[in-house]
Amino acid sequence: KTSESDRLKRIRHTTSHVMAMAVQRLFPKAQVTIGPWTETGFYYDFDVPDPFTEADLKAIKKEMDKIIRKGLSMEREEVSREEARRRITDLGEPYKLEILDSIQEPITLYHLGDQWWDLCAGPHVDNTTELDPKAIALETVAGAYWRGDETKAQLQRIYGTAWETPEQLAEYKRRKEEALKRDHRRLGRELGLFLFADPVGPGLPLWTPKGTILRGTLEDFLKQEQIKRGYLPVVSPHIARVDLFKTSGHWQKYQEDMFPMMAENETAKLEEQGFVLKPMNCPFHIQIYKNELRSYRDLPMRLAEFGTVYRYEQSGELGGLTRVRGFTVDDSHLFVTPQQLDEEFISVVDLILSVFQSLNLKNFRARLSFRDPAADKYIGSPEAWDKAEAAIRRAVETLGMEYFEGIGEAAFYGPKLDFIFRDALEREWQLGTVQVDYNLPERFDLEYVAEDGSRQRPVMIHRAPFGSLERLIGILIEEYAGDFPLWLAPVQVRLLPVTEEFLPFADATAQQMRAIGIRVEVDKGGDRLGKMIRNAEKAKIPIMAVIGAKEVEAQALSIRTRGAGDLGSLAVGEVLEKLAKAIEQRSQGL
RNA sequence: GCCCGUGUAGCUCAGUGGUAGAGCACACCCUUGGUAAGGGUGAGGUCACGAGUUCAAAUCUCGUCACGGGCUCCA
Repeated sequence: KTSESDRLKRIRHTTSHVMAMAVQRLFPKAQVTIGPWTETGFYYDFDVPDPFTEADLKAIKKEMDKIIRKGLSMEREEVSREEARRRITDLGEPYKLEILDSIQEPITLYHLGDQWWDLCAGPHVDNTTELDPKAIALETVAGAYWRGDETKAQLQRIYGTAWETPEQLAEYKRRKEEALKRDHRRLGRELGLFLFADPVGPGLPLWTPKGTILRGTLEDFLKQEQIKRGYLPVVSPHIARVDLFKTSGHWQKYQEDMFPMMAENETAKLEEQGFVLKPMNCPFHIQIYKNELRSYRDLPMRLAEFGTVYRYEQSGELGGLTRVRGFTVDDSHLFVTPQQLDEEFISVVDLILSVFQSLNLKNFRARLSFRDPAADKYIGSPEAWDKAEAAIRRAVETLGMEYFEGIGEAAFYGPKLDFIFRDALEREWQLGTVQVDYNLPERFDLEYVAEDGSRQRPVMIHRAPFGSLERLIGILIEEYAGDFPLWLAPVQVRLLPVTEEFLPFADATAQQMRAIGIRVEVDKGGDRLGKMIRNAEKAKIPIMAVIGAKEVEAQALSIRTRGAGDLGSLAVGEVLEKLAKAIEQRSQGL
């Protein structure tokens, strides 16, 4: 840690106290709770009778500026637990009392001059003169639950940003605007990849031809990798009897994430003959496994499907492609013997990491998503869970991976190894996942015949390198800022005839390219060359080929790439060869 | 689901109680132009939807829906 980042933390932490003091001056009924620093600033949660509005924020900032200009000192005081309790009780701050009960000695208070204090571990700057009001901004107000618990009181959270200098604040705002330009929702519209339509419904994306080509290219890429690794393709329907999901446990543990049940017909009894949209693919693949008596010689059996699932996400949770209600999982279920588990798990992780590498995705973290022993949201015995969690831990240790643990992040049927990525706005999203499951084999009574003729229970590995195509594409768009590598670009080449006279040559060239699988368009707009180039640049098309009299004469193309600019004239045959090679090798460009 | 915001032409936005605007995109015409915007003309909107206040509502109030930022939850 540099001292500079330490200084920023102090500034942000002190600013949050100044804000809390300002809020309590303007809103005497406000009760304070917690107010930590963040990566770009700070927030503070208050319990207030009426939610804050944006107008309140302006008034609060004004009050903060006044406090800062007073030059109040920031004094640390260490007190006994009893003394802290007495003072907090005098103030009438029940949340602070709860915090006091949850912290260890030493108990410290920080005083802003002699006018305000808070229970706080620090550290802080020494005096508010070290804060620059022009380097501080209040950003937004949000509801937040006390202790992050939906069943507890909803507090009002104010987010702010604080820096050493106004220039740093300006730079932060500039970076934020830049990030907005990478936003996949904006680029998805600008590049014409996907859309949402009111009559279709929230969280249900529609894929345009360009977006569908992108999806298909990603699917084909992974299918090829899976064929190499012995995966077997399957297809399952989008709905099934609710009974299937009762056996799996979804109906008991996952029902609130499922769309309501539908009846088969008007006279059908819902509970007996109801159908549901699938929220996951596992029970279907399990039925395929169960279709025959399996031998140990059949295992590992790796059933794979790009399976579209539907989950009833709460309305406020939806957003762009990163959180939708209908999405396609690059799903596979591996049925393995207990002896094969470790090796198969490691080989799945290897596949996932190689997929990320091919997509040039580097900024991710691995999370061991284990159960929360106190929660009642899981199926299966503690022994089965312990075995599954141990298997995951063994695998990451064997691979020497860096990871962190997420307690309570497990699926309801088993623990996971998840791969977490960040979007343009630094929000974290889970993409790839591998899960070890002893529970569904038990619930569905899965078997295989072992070498000695006995019936044994297989272990299941659930896995999805992409996680979902929707979320992956959202992250990819932001990662690349819409500028896809050649092999992924929905349109790889656009031919630009200088005048309409050269359209026939352009069309003929386009046909040659299509014949070898290159995705090509001809600009028939009749614009001037400068305008056509501008349009192609805005559409983020990797390769442009100018066609005029010189090119037709020489049977050549003048190539311009987004990365390298004008490459000069190349024979058509040579261009075809280079393009095919660059696409095959998944290189960035020509 | 909860808190705060935002919904005006396909897109980006201006307008503010009194006859709906611009740029880009689109269509047509002129221009035949060589590496990031040639010129002209035109079409396009029950101002998200529904109530209410008012002589009069895109504008004010309430509700609904959608979107955005958070919280909770999650691939």
